[in-house]
Amino acid sequence: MTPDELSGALSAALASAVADGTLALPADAIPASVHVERPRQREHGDWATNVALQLAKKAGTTPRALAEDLARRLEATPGVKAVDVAGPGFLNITLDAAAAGELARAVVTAGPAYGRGDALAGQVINLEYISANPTGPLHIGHTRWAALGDSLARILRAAGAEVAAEYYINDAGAQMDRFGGSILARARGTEVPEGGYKGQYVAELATKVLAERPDLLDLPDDEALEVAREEGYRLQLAEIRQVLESFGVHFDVWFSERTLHESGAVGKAVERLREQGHVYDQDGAVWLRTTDFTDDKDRVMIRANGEPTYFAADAAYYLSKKDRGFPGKIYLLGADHHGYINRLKAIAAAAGDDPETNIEVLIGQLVNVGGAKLSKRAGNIIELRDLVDWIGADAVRYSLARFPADTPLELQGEDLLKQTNDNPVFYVQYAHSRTAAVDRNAADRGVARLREDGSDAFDPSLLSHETESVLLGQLTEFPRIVAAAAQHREPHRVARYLEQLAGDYHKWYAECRVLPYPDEDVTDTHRTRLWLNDAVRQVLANGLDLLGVSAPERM
RNA sequence: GCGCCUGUAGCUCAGUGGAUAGAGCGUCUGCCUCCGGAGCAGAAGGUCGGGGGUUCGAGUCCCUUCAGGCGCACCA
Repeated sequence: MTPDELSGALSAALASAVADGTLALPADAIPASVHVERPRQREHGDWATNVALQLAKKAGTTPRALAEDLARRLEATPGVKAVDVAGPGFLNITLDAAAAGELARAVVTAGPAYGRGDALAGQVINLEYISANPTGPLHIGHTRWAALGDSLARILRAAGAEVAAEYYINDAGAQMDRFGGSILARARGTEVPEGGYKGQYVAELATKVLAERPDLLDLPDDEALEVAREEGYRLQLAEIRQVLESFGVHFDVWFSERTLHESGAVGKAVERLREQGHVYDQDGAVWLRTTDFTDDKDRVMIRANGEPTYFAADAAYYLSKKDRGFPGKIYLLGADHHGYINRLKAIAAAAGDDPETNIEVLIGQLVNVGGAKLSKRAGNIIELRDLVDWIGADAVRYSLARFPADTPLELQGEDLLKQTNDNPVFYVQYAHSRTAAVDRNAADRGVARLREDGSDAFDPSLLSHETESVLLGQLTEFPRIVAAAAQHREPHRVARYLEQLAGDYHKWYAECRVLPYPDEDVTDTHRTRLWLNDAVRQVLANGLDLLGVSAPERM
């Protein structure tokens, strides 16, 4: 019995109470679906609901009286073993072991699809994250968004949304010329100009550019600058893509800011917003009246010198997303960018969209990693690729994905290297590899999900141990966890769930043997427990996949 | 000054308005003749920053206050 089915049974119980006059409640006061949850305390049964507490007042009765009436009606439901009224009027529901145990087979049958749902079906979402300048390597500041953004994309898709993960390449503007100038200076063996990029990686880029363009030093200044800039850009962007690839992060679209300028999209964006009546000219510049919406001051789009601002490109980019058919636009930004929220929302509003539904900005606090070596090649920062080389992609991704984005983080690098409970990723991965070890041993011992003659050995009533009841309840939760993680845009819910599930699995493993002792025969209990083992294995694998973390068979 | 985020166990952090506030680490005590001890069982550890309020019920929602982080460009 799933929570949805139980919820339906509760609604039916409410409806029948109203129908026979026991419950004086208008039809529209009956919730379409009654919320059921896993109680904290195991003694409180498999499921609990507070519906009687919520409805008693409206019905002019006491919570306990209503709860007791509902309990009597619910007890008749097949699969329900017991219903108790507790405390002020909670309903505590216990399921038959057989009804609960059926889930083990259902999970194995569903396979990788278990946990996927349609909570976000029909939603088309553009998810933008990282979007770092291509003027240097990715560093720790980008790493949190890489881990979180990629996991979020996977989770949103699992919940039924159509998602395009997008990287906005800030390849226009003055910083690109400073980048090119820095490379050129290094190539010529001179000092990097004031305000340029000074990291060792610039010298490395210069060497590579020179290898490809030995004529660089013979070119006139403006031509040399362009070659240095363009070749450096190409090499640096390739490195960023390669590092993200090694981190398991995939983008569907790499969007170049330049194309907005070159195609005239920026100018058109200004004109479109002008037609909407939100653009005005003052002091020789062109302004967007963002104060009409939620911003605290108006923003310049075209400077007095005729150059468009970064903000104008942002507006054009927003319109591009809109025109490309994305009603939903999610931006993952660092806390140091939270000042942009209002102006981004103002762009949406000025474009005639609803800033509440068409745009969503997730702000994340910064991360610090204690004990990490600063990068010599990139200067006084921690590079993503060094972090991955040092700690490993799985551990880095997992430890970033298991915290909400708005939690300021101080990770200890040494802890992430430990293959112990200091490091939850190993706890979860260990549980998965343990399920795989059980499978291997089961094969050796002649234990299979079917009997030797191929007949069905699955008997869910045999999954009656306390730890099995807990484990099954936890497996039941997975689809709801995925849906909640998608709706709240919180991948950490999946990680926390996996840690709980891994713990429940280890407890079960310590109490219930899947394999017979050497002197025992194989029974249906062993075969049925193998179903449960494999169901846990599947859910651990599905959940780790949502986080972009591997599910090893051996460790 | 204005705005956003965060204050929960010694440490790092969970906690869709529900029951006795949780996990890991650290400290202490047990468990390997049999499926992986990278595990399990147990103990100790809390004015949920402070103060008001909303209600059957507040760590959670509202107000206020204190502390920390970040941001307030014709930069990108």
